[in-house]
Amino acid sequence: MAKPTVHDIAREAGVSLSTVDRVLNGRADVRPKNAERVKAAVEKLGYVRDTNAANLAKQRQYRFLFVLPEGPNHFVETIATAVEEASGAQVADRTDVDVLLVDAADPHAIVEALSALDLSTLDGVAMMVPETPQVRDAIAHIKSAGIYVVALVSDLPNSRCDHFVGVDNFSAGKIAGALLGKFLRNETGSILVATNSMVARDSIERRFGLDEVLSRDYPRLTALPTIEFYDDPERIHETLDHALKAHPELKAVYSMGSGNAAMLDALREHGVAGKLVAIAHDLTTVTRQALIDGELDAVIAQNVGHLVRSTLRVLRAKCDGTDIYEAQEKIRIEIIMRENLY
Amino acid sequence: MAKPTVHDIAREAGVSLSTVDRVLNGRADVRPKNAERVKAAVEKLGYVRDTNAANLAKQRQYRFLFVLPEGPNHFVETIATAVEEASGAQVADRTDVDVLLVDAADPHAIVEALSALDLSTLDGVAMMVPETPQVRDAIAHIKSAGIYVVALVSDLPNSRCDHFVGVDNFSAGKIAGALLGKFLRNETGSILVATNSMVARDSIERRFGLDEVLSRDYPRLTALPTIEFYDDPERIHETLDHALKAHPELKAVYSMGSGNAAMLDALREHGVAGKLVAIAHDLTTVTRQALIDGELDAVIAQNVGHLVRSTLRVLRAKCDGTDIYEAQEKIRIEIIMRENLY
DNA sequence: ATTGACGTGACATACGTATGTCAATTACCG
DNA sequence: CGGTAATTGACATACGTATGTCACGTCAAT
Repeated sequence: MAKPTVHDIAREAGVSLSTVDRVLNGRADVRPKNAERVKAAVEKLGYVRDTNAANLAKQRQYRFLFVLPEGPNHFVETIATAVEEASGAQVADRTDVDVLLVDAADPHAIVEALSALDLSTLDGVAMMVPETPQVRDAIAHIKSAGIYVVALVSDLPNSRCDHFVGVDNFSAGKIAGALLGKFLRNETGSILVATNSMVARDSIERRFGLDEVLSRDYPRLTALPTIEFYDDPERIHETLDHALKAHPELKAVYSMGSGNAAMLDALREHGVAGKLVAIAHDLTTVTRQALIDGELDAVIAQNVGHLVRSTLRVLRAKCDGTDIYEAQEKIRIEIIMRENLY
Repeated sequence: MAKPTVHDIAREAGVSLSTVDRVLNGRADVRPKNAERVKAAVEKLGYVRDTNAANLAKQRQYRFLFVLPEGPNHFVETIATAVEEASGAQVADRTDVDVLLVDAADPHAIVEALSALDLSTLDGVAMMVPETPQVRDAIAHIKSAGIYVVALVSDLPNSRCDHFVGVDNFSAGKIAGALLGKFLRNETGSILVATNSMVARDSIERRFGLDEVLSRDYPRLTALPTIEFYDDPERIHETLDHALKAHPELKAVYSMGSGNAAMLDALREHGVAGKLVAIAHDLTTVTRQALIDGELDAVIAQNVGHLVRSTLRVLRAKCDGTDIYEAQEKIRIEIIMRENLY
């Protein structure tokens, strides 16, 4: 009992190959009765389309686009690099991958860039942008052109994307809390929490996760109110200065989002790098070096290579109408220390 | 400039399709001069064989076998389950996957099981067995039949396998040391180290990694000599009893290999579960529950789903003679805590 | 000069699917 | 019932590769 082909289906259903094809590919002009018979035969024989053969016949090329925020962001750079790498690999077989950088801070600019796209040349888009009403509408427009859209890194819960590829940031924040709790075993004190901006959903969710774990499991630790420093290294510097004076019991620093470099600079200037427990997000050249130098105790990360390959697989599955292999596509929250740097 | 096909190669080289085929598939009866011209054309046009089309034409079925140790081992069970899962997924396209359980403690039994295999029905084997001279010979025999062999989980460095799929256990041990060092910040004391048996390379390598990190970075922590308890829960029980009495400064327990359940039982019986810092290897039903219950602080793991899929991709790449995408196939050492359980 | 071995090319068929053409059949309407 | 439109089937071609057959040429050895 070899794998059934369309021929077997045709025979089983008592119709011609053409009719099977019409049903399978959703073409018009098939009587409901015959459509049913074909579907029944598919069911009965357990037919699954051989995607490779189909793609060969169709000379299929998948065309995907990554929309990433532009600007000096180490994390985004690692993603762009990973896209580059992946496009030469097996996962990118028969697919063209492009990257579009947009000014993520300006919803208008995003929409403009998106509407400049030639939708007829696209099959799928992966978006890493903050969700605004304008962006939501732009996504709806793209989707109405039959293009699949996945949210990358930050979910876009109100945009009816086809999938979200990224980690659960609430859990990521919980992990930060757990690490701090265990690194500061039996200790009492407070934790400085910083991020570039709480506008990004990521930071908000991480903060929630942090607070939940600390208050439930480690009440002896107090997380100070989140500092936002809006791309201004000076601000983080002042804040740290202030925090060190006002909170002599300060034991740790948690950098929740972008701006790790500024945070580390400030720690160094105050001579507390390596003394305070320090945890940051995202593995970049900066955090990697800080781990090696012992200035960071741990980095909470997501494997960007996996992120990108997963995105490609998910988009392709959407295009093919096949199932997504959840176990494979789940992006894990990784804890990186000096000893498991990769 | 679309992707070149064999036809383009034939035209470029000024030979017939047949000759191109003979060269590409290593068949005989081609004059060296023409072989060279074909190779030059391949080079010049950047031809890469369309594996999917080739597999379609060949009606290729890859036949792979996982050789795993039998017996009540939670970790092996998770692997077997992962194999089961993966064989229905995209990675297992066109491939038949089987699992063979062998008595890993008995080199003779392994060899016997391996020699009972019908090698003509196999394309690749993934082996998770301890390396002995007998096993090494058996592997050589399998390889001489043109079958690809990869080492799984434990490397087989003297067996000239085609690849090793698994983590670097030396690094895994280092991670354990780093976690212990950070969990026991500013504390002095000793650490109980246990494993089922140091015969397995894994445990030896992990112990080395542990010692290196502790002696270099955390000299205030002392790892006690490794306890081996050879499938005897009683032994670990006694040892713990003895250790608690002889070492009042005992701060932590590190379970290096299989036998986590026995270790946890002993901790519970002595009322120190959740009190001593505890780290174990491998995410199984047992360690998962212990994490949830707070009896284990962290588990050092490798993602078995990834392990199995990676094995399948590697074996396939070997069969196809294509490159291995190292970045994807590198198995990462994961640190699992209650908050990032998956 | 004949034989044979080797090297080569032309051609055909196949894999499983997609897609087109065109004639034949069927269903439905008035 | 005829007429028309909707359905259907037979057939062909294609995708890129593998593989087989067979005839033809070349060259060295006999």
